[in-house]
Amino acid sequence: MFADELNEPQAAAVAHTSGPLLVFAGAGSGKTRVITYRIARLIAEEHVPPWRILAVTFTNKAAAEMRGRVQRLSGAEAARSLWVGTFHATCAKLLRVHGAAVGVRPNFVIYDSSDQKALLARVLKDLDLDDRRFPPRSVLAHIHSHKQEGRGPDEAAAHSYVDEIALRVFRSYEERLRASNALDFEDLILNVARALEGTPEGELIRQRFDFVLVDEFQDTNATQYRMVREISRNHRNLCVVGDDDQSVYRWRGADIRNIRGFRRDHPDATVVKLEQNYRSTQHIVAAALSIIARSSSREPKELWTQNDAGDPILVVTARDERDEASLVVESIVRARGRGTKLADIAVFYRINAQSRVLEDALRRASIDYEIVGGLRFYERAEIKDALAYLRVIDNPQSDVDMLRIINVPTRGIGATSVERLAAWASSRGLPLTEALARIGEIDQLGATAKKKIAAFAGLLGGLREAAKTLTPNELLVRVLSDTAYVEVLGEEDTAESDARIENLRELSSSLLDYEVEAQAAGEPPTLCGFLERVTLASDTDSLGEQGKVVLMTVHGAKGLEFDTVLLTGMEEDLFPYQTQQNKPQDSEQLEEERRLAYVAITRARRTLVMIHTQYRQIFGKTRWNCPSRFLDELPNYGVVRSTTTSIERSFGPGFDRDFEPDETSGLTGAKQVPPPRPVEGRFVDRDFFHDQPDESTLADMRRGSRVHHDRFGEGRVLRVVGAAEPTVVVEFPGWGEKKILARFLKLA
DNA sequence: GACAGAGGGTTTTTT
DNA sequence: ACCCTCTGTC
Repeated sequence: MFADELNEPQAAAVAHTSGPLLVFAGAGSGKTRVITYRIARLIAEEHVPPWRILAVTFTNKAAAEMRGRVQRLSGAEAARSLWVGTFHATCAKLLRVHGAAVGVRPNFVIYDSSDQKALLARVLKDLDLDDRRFPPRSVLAHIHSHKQEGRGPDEAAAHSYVDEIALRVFRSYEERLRASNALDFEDLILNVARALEGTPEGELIRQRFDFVLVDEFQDTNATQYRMVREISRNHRNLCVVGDDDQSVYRWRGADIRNIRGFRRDHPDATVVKLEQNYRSTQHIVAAALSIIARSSSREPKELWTQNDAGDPILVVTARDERDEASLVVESIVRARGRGTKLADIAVFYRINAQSRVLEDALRRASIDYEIVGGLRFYERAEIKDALAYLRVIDNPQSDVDMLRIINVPTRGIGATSVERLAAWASSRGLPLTEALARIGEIDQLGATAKKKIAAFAGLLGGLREAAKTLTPNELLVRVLSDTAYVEVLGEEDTAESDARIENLRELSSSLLDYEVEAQAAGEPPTLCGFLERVTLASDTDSLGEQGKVVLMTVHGAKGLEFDTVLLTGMEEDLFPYQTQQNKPQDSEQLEEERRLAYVAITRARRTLVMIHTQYRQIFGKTRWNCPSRFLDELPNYGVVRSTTTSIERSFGPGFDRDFEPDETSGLTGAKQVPPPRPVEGRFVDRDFFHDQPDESTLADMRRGSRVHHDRFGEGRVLRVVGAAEPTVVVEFPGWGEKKILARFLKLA
């Protein structure tokens, strides 16, 4: 089956039937094709019922794509009954049915990151901890890393006083989750893993599936791996697909050692390597390889391609971030001139803070663009408020939601009253809803406060009563009118309040969509069902459909491909990223940055432009930059280096003939400044530095350069530091380390 | 209870 | 540069 559409290793992975299978899928090697064909073959040839196949992904988008492809191969019925979903959605579904075994009640709510943070803030306040000494952000990160490794507060060890406190916070956080009948994202997976390992119910979960597939296996964390290993324990029909070279989520718990773990747990596993790249030109594949080859401890494999050599990769030096943005604009105009669709062009950057200047330039040039990432729909305040009402109606015990809405819109229940109410409940171990019901018993509250709180309780009671007969969307409408939420917004009458009302309308229409879909699937639409979908949903589905250039971080680009990729900010300390402090770069971190660069390069099908600036404003300060080490590591062949002022030279004559040069563009400079002189190897155009001393610049000095200083004599550059002016740290024999402005140094 | 101003921190992101 | 949080004032 499919023999003529697959190469040899692809066919082997598709044909493999029972037992463990490990597929290394290089960038652009047809990974999704292998997974979906494999599913289709299991259904068609092995007669496996589709609902006995579980395919797990990391994003909803990947899940949707997989289901869509299966539909084309195996038909709508098979696609519908197949278990395809993210780890979280799959586990949530299983827990609604099997959760009792591990003490999870079926109507639990899922707390997203802002709910988690709000919950943690309560805990910190309760324990009276200074949030400067215990920043919620990092405490939460700490808790998550325990849970990602599968540890609860009792399994986590404390090595210091601070650890001790952190554990107390952890324990209290867990207690409050439980008391709120809420699960955080990690809980979804952890609880399924626990059910599978230690309960009779686990056997029932296992018996649901005959085949299990995991996509992006290099991104799994310890708990996720535990879960898939346990769920396939009986038959071991576990197929994992991934690429260790594309592991870029270590910082959020992904553990590349799971690949080794898989081999240890399944020594008899079949291993398949997909190494033929169908996506990119030879030059692009070669560039990617020369970056990743320097990575240590990777699975040996060699990406190759039969595609054309293609055009050379361009590496361009821009003066600053605005010059860079102009170059991006010029490149887009040029690509479009060659017939590339806007949606097939992407601009990548390492951090979101880089996007603003690029956006400005695109807007000025009237190029339609779409930015991926940023504030999501379901994270907007008004949406969260509305959802909090729905969740409190569905699950009265959810204190985070209760606290969010108790005075929204303002109804005269001030912070002090809320505090007293919460203290009363917390001292008795009761949820807030209980405190509302027994408001008369709370002596700490004044008569006015009691009256207002009682009125709020009455409001909720009325809504809860209404919920019994209304559909989810009707309930939302009722909530918004009974609380006068929209009314209050309407009175504001600003552009912002209008937008908020518009967002609420959109929420309503997405509820309607849900109702229609649920009915089509033969299930009654429930509030709980909708809330789960919302919490586990992302809204990046419409990507690239709108004929616009896409701007995104390199992380956001993973899994995507474009004809033309413009990779900006290729500078030391930005890419590879290094935090502000002059901490020496940790090598694990550098490895991850390297893989990230590999991911970025392999997104491009035909055209790749990599840009670095000589200086840029970042976080409010001007920083002088060295070109990224990744630029140094590119092959000589197939790479053309140039500057924005000499761009005509590298693109060939007539490059800028067909568009209007921008005033701020470096390209204008090409006509005014004398022809630049190309420099062998590392490219520095001194003409950029009219207003800089014509001494050595940062670009000449890098780690290891030998330099001379009038007073200290000869020394060796240890590192380059971001500062208002080119600055380096030099070790002078006899003097030690000195931080010196580069203009006081000469290259020795 | 609303708002202004100070202060601190600053990667990457899904669910 | 910007955003979020905290604090103090009216």
